[in-house]
Amino acid sequence: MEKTFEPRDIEQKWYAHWESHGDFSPSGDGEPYCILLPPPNVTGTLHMGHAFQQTIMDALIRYHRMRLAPDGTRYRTLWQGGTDHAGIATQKIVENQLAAEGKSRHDLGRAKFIERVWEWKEQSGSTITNQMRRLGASVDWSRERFTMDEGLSAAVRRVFVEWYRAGLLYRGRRLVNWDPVLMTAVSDLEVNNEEKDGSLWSIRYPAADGGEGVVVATTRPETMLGDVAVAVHPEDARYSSLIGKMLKLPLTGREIPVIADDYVDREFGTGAVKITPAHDFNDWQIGTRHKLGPRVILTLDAKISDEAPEKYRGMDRFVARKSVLADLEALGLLVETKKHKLQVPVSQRTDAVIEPMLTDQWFLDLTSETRVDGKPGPGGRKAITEPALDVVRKGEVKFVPENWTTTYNQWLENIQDWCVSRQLWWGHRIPAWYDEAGNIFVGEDEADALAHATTKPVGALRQDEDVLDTWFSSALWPFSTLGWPGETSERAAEWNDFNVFLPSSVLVTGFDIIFFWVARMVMATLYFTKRVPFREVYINAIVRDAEGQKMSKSKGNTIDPLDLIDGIDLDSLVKKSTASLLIPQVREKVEKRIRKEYPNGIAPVGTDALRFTFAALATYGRTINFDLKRADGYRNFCNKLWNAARFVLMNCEKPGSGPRRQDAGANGEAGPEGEPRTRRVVLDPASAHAPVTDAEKWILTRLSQTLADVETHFATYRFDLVAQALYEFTWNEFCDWFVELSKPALNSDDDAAAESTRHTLLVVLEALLRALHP
RNA sequence: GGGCGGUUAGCUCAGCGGUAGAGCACUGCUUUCACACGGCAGGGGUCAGUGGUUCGAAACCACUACCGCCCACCA
Repeated sequence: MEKTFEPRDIEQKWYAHWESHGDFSPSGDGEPYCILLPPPNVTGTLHMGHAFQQTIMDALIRYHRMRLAPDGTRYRTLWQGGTDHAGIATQKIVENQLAAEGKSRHDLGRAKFIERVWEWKEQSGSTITNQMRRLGASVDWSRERFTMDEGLSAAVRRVFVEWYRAGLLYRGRRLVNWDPVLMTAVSDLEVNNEEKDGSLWSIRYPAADGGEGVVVATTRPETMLGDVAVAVHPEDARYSSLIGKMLKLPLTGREIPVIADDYVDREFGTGAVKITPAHDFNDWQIGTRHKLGPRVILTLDAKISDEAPEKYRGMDRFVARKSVLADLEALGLLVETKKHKLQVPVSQRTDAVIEPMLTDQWFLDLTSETRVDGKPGPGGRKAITEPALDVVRKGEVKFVPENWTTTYNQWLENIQDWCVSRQLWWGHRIPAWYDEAGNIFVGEDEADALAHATTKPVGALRQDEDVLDTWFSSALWPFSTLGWPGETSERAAEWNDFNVFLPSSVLVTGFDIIFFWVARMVMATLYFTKRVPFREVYINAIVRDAEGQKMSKSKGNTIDPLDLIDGIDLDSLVKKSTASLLIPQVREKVEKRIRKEYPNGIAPVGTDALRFTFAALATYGRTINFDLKRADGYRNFCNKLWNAARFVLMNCEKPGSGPRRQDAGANGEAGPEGEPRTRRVVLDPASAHAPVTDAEKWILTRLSQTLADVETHFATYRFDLVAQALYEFTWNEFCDWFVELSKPALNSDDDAAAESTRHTLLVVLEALLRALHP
């Protein structure tokens, strides 16, 4: 054995060996233990968050794979993996590639464009799975799935159709969050509210009869072109005489009424609010209450539409704002301009300001008591939302740490209907068809849709152009990956997985997707399988950099976990970190920081040390600040363990010196033919042999205590305590004391003591290796 | 406006009722037969503040001060 631990070759050799020998497929015959991998985006690369999360999952999986259940059987252990098609993100990457060629997706057409995305997916999809292999993730790759593969797409269609037929999916013309750059609807969750410095403008709307009228306050003056009323509080003495009177809407020549609605806050602004139902969520509701139809004055790309006065048509919304303000000023109607902080809705994907837009979309009903189509039957609240709350209330799904239950509950209790349609091309196309009269036909295919039709189609059918939200297929992941729907013969083998592995044991994921994913999986899985998707949800912390800053490419503070494993020199690191930074000043700053922070680049620590570091950092906290120095410490620990093994083998590898152990290094063999090397022996140090010396008795007692602690800490997901217990035992007790105490014993004339000590050294080492590197 | 966290050694964090712990950093000594990615010895904290409960509080309760995150329609 080498004097120092050189992980690289050893790790790669053994991973390949395990994978090729099917060691990652379920082989036990006892209770099932299953974890679903949160599917990474196909186009992505592994970041520290993935590496951290996957380390936890892999630790749990390997622990159960080798561990005996209380009844003496071995767990049937499955880590179900795969990747996500990531609709918007992937489409954007390919569109950017096209843009570099001076083309848009429309130049290619839908079919050609999708073909092109598939090509890109094939090319980039394996990147992340290979990175996972390098991290040692023991995913059962023979069961790898993709959210757009045939089986999962069939599941998506089935779910859509069943929900539709149950009256839970409906199509409607509603105000939705619209991304004018991507030209698609996005869900509430995909919108961030950012506080920005803006202005509050006060504008006079003169009375139609020539009176003073009222002054309204607004942060979006351009939308006045679509105003249909001005609202005041019903008990506001200042305006009570005006209620019901008409005002002259400046710049348009239209007349609009003053209405009373107690939504209005008398204290804010002037106490009078302009009402623009087509472009504001609140105004939409007020409009509905007062039966005032919307006036759409923006086009889908956020320019002023033909509904507005000719002068402004075709102007971008922000240009129009300036123009409107200038015109009001000229008319003497702009009363006041005040600085004002406001929440601006911004698209997570494009940073574009979101525009509430009136469009036809598909929604999943999550709020109604009864069916939205008026037929008898439960609505979404009863059929979908409440069961999801119920299983958590009853403890059938448990959050760890449990305070996340509150977050989950509060969101579900205040949930809105889910807009599931997206105006994109990459994704699951909506299985709905329209005839020339606008009738809707839904089915798994066109024939099925017609077979279930209640009206005769008028003219030709045309399939819906839109695709489903990426999270729609993600919501089905717990059962779609395991073979659901299982009636089809080609999925028979997977159907067996469904019966065995659903519900899975634990979901390991970040709190940032409790709403996007966790809650939706619970809802969908309960609805379609009557089972919970998983019994526990371990919410892992979010990985930040050493200063607690969020890691992001635009800050240049991301670390590639593989660079920690294999090391990277300074110049390459600088190049990599600044590659996507376009602003020269930012580039310079990032480069300077990196050269200061990593003057010698990053030294390789190996996969085991990185993973041990993650385990040691995995407390119940919600963020972890990743400090490279921590990894160095655990790299040293790996070396310590390596040398302990070296000491034991040097002293014990003599004929007749107790159980033989294979060299686990790069040159080692896998074990004798027919005798799998996997560690299936139950270790009971106390009964392994009769210890002779007091030192042996002591270390064996300490070993069994440590292993018991490890078991407890695994059961409560305290990976930091698992790591700490093993670290302290290995270093402070085994190495510092027992190995030292064994030296005189090994060299003494007392053969029985020497022999027994050798045995104990092997027993402890074997137990440690199994615990630390299952 | 609601909800959830955090404040412990220079740094990153455990501890959550019994007289302060880990890793890294620091100081001194040490290169002999597992390991200098090592060994031995050591320095360093009024556990954010105030009040309370208790024989005893970093830990439990209340309030305060900072810091952070999530949700929410104040134009």
